[in-house]
Amino acid sequence: MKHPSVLVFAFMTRPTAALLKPRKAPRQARSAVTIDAIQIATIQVLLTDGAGRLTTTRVAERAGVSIGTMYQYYPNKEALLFAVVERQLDRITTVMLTAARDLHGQDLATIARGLTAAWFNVKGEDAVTSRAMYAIAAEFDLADLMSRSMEQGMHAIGELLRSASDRRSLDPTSTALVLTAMLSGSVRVVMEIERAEEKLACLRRELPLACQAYLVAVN
Amino acid sequence: MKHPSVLVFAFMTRPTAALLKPRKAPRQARSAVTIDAIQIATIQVLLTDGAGRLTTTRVAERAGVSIGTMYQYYPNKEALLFAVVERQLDRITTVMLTAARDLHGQDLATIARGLTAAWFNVKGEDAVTSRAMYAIAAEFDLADLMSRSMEQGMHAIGELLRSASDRRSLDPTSTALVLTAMLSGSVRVVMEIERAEEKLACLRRELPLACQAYLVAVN
DNA sequence: ACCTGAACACCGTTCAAGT
DNA sequence: ACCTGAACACCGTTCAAGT
Repeated sequence: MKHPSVLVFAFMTRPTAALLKPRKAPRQARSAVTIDAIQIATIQVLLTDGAGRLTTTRVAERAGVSIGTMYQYYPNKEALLFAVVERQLDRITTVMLTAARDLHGQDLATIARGLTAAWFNVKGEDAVTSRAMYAIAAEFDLADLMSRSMEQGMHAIGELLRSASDRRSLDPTSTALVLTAMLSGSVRVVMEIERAEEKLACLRRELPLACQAYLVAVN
Repeated sequence: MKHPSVLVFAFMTRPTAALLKPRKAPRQARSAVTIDAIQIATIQVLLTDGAGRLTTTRVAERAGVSIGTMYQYYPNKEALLFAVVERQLDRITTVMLTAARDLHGQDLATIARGLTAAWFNVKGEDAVTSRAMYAIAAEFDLADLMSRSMEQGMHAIGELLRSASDRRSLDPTSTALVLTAMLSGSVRVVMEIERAEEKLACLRRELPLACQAYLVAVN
């Protein structure tokens, strides 16, 4: 079902983390249905009412379960949102890892263009959800989660850079950090300001060049 | 007769500036003191207890005023945080505008180095506060505020780029957007992940080169 | 095993009453 | 003019009682 061991692993780093673990695993079919309904309801409330109005009561109501039932599966509100953000981050990470695999062995210019395109695709696909995720991640302490996801991406990009056909003296590790920060950071801040659409379009056009110029300069 | 739900609704929709403005201007010396105490207390609670534990009660207590007094000056919690974030952003904007003035007429490489240095200085100066600001800005809808601040910075950087001694075909507006997003975004995401210190150091070393390479490539 | 919802502690906000 | 704090509505969370 949808509540995997990934979660357990995720929490080993922090002391407070144990509190975020789902309280119980479903043992009967109906409880699995309940969990799914809660997850779906959370996303629905998030998108229709906004992060500010996302309350446990509202989610339970939308999911058609009592508030008590919800607390049987998620020990608190944070755990619920954690699960939602985690799923979103997993999706993003998968896309980026696939892009990295596809770009393996290409030259630096191609890699710069490919990574930028992949990032804009995965972020632009559902910009509303992305914004909501940022809000949740900041309101609760989900920095670890994003941290891990980013670290994973950075590592893959590091390996990718190491494989570049025209690589010379470029340091894969530090370059991967800068590239990751540039991509994710710039898109994030632009998504949060006004008239994001047109500015994102500008960024989408310019960022490949910026990444490419940096890679060539540092090579 | 009270209508709290109406108020809550208003505060959840896009914040009209009026709702966030301080409720009254101080007319006597003691109320100016009160306002200052509240501001200071907010930052203290933010830094010692964290954004999640920042409650109006706690701030009032720390400021040594009653909760009622606080609501006489700030119509709600959001307005209070708005004021704090606004002050912080003003500080940052001032520093960046000064840097832009000092770099006027220099070449692109010098501009890239100068802007990066200024940004790291102003953000690194109080990294803890910076992180807290990010959290507040996301939890409440302070996007407008950050939007305006960023727009101001972008405009100044645009003018700066236009003044560059070695400028050729570079488009000041779009380049300023990308530069601003790259700088603010990359520092922001790195500040939020783990082992930020060493990664910030890496970014501080590499980012001037990245900006410079981009400016030269687009010129 | 799974679900329920009244009950509790706490938070944002108000307002009648004070100086 | 400025301040106070009990009171209110609402939210996160629990737990005794149900199926």
